[in-house]
Amino acid sequence: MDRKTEKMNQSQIILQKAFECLSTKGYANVSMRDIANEAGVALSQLNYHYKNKEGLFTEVVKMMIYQYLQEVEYELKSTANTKEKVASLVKYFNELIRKNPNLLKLFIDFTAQSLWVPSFRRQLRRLFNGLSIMIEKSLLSGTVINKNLQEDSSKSLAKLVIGAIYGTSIQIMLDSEEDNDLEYLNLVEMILK
Amino acid sequence: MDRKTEKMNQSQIILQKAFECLSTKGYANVSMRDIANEAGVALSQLNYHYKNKEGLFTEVVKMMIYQYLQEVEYELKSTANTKEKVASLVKYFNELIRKNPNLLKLFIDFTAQSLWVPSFRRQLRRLFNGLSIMIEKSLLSGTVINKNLQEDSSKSLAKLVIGAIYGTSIQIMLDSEEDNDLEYLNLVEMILK
DNA sequence: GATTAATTCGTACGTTCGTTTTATTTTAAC
DNA sequence: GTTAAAATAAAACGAACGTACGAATTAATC
Repeated sequence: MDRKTEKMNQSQIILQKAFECLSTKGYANVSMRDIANEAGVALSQLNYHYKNKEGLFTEVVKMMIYQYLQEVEYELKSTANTKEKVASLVKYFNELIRKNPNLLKLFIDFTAQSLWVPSFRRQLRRLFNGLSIMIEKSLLSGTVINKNLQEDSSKSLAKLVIGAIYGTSIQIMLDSEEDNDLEYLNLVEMILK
Repeated sequence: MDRKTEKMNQSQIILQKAFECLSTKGYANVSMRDIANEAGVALSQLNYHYKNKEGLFTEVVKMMIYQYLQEVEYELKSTANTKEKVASLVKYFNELIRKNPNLLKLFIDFTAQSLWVPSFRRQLRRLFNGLSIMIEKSLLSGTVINKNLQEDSSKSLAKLVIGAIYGTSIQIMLDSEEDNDLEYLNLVEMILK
C-alpha cells in the first residue's frame, strides 16, 4: 500500500478528530489530550500545527461553517420557487437532527461560546449572516406571497426564518428521546403564509 | 446595625454570586474559586452548601427558570387578546436584550450545556415546555386568526413562537455592537398572521 | 552520502481545577 | 456555663489542564 496516501496530513487528522470530539462531547468537555489521543498523535503536535487551543478550535469552527454554507446552498439551489426553497431548508434541518445531530450540537455549542469569545463571535456572526443572505436571495427569487411580510425588509424576514429553524431545532433535540420523532419543525414553513 | 439581618444566609449569597458569575463570564469560564472570591467566602463553603459544582449550577438554573417563567407569565397575564399577548412577549425579550442581556446569555449558555449534561437537559426542557405551555394557553384564549395555523396543533405553534423568539434574539445579540439597536425581533409577531 | 530543515514524539513544567480534610469559630440547647 | 452541633475558614490534596522544551526521527537539499 502506498505510503504517501496511507498517512494523510497529520494536521488534517488532528482537525478532523477535533471536530469529532467537539461534536460528540461538547466544547466545555473536550481537552487537548482528548483530541491527541483520539488522533493517535503526540499532545505537542496540536500546538505545533495550530499554535494553541483557540487556534485549533477556530479551524474547527471554520470547517463547520463551510459545511453548513455549502450544504444549505446546495439545498436551496436544487429547488425552484420560494415556497419549495424554504421547505427544502426545513427538510435539511430535519434530516440533520436525525442523521447528523452532532453537527447541529456543534452549531448550538459554538453559538453559546460566541457570546464570550470574540473570535468565535465574529465567526458565528458570519455563519448566521451567510445563512440569512442565502435565504434572503431565495425569498427575492420567487414571488413573496404574504402581503404583511412584503412590506418589511426581506433581510429581517430571512433572519426570522433561520432563527425559527434554529430555535425550533433546539427544542426538538431537547425533547427527542432517541426513538420518537417530533415534527413541529415543519411549521416553520408556515411563516411564509 | 442588626447583626442578624446584616449577614444574610451565606448559601444565598453564594447562589446569587454564582448566578452573576455565570451570566457575566459564561459557563465554561467560571470556576468555583471565581464564585467564592466574588462572594467573599471560603472556597470550601460552596461544597458545604451545594455538595459539588453541578449541585450549585443546578440551583442557578432553577433560579433562572423561575425568573423566566414568572416574568413571562406576568407579561402574558397583563394583556388581553392573543395578538397583544404575543406582542408583549416579543416586547419582553426585546427589553431583555437591552436591559438584562446577561439573563438571556445564561439561557443560551445553559441550553448548549443541556445537550451534554443530562440534569441540565431535564431542566432546560422544563423551561422550554413551561414557556410553550404559557404561549399555547395564550393562543387558545383568543381567537386564532390564521386558518392555516388553526389546523395544526397549537402546541407545535407555541413551540414555533418561542423558538423563533429564541433564535432571533440570539442573532440580535450576535449582531449588536453595544450602540445600535436591531429590531427584527418584532417580526415574530407576524407568525400569527 | 552528508547536512540542513521540517516533522514527530516524550516529557516535564507551572497552573488551575474541584474536592476533601482538619481546625476554628459561632450558634443553640440544656 | 458547659457542651454538642452547625457554620465557617484555611490549607492541602490529587488530578487535569494548556503549553513549552529538547531529543529523536523523517524529509529535503545539495
